[in-house]
Amino acid sequence: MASTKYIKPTESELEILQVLWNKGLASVREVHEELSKSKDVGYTTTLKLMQIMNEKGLVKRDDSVKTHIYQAAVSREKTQKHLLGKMIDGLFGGSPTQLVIQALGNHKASDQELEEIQNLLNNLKKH
Amino acid sequence: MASTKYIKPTESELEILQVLWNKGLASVREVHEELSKSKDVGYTTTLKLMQIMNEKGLVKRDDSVKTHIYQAAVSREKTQKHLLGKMIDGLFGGSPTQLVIQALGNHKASDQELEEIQNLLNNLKKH
DNA sequence: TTTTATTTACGAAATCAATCGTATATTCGG
DNA sequence: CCGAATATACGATTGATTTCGTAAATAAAA
Repeated sequence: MASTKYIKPTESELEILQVLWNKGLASVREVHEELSKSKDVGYTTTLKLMQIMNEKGLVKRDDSVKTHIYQAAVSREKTQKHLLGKMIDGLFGGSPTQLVIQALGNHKASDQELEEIQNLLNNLKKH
Repeated sequence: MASTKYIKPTESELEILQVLWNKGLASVREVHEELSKSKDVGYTTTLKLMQIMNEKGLVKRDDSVKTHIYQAAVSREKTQKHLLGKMIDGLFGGSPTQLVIQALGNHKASDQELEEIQNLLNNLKKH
């Protein structure tokens, strides 16, 4: 078992992963322009972060071309699962139900989405 | 509007808030003993953290008595709501439904809890 | 081919988080 | 009252995160 230890992305790293998950492939500049929309940060800062993420194994890059092309090396789902679990344990006393109730109570969802969740619940109950 | 700026608790601070939310009122020692169950940390470390939290306004304390008595100054619900919102925006593309699906899919819930969520859903659909 | 612009590499400063040692104060049992 | 135990204050260190300046490499434009 080559135990691939989970690396928890920092908050800034998460922002970069977001962009990469959405774009699939992207250069530092593309990521940086995306980040610039919501945040005031220098280009070399983004570059440095992405280099560090590369060392950590959070992203992969193709440096056979002039402008390096990056992509996420960790999946959105795995990352969601991990951080969600952490939040459930740390903030909701280990109860995913409490978290779900909070999420549904405080954040609007469409009827269609509610249907979707109900279907999921029905499947879970049948198991 | 007295704009009470939201202060994001650090991970360690969150652990302390957990204890205070459960106990209501507690001395540094009580909090520390609780933390010690799951973590190896020195007494003065806990003390220092709680002092910092006091400065930040995350906790209040009664120092009219010999052993200071602390309590949370931020509510569990508000904190949950805030951090959950952050996670929904940052990790789930703004979709609470996606988060709920992940939470229910990856973390076990009892049939009774599933019922509870279904009731909530029914209420939401009626709005 | 020069010049200009873009990109990467690297180092180091500036924060922030977490830890603990030591000193000082306070209480309490004897 | 005196000493042991307990509590608080405070400073300093360590480590991680974020930031950016500057230099070197590379490509594009003139």
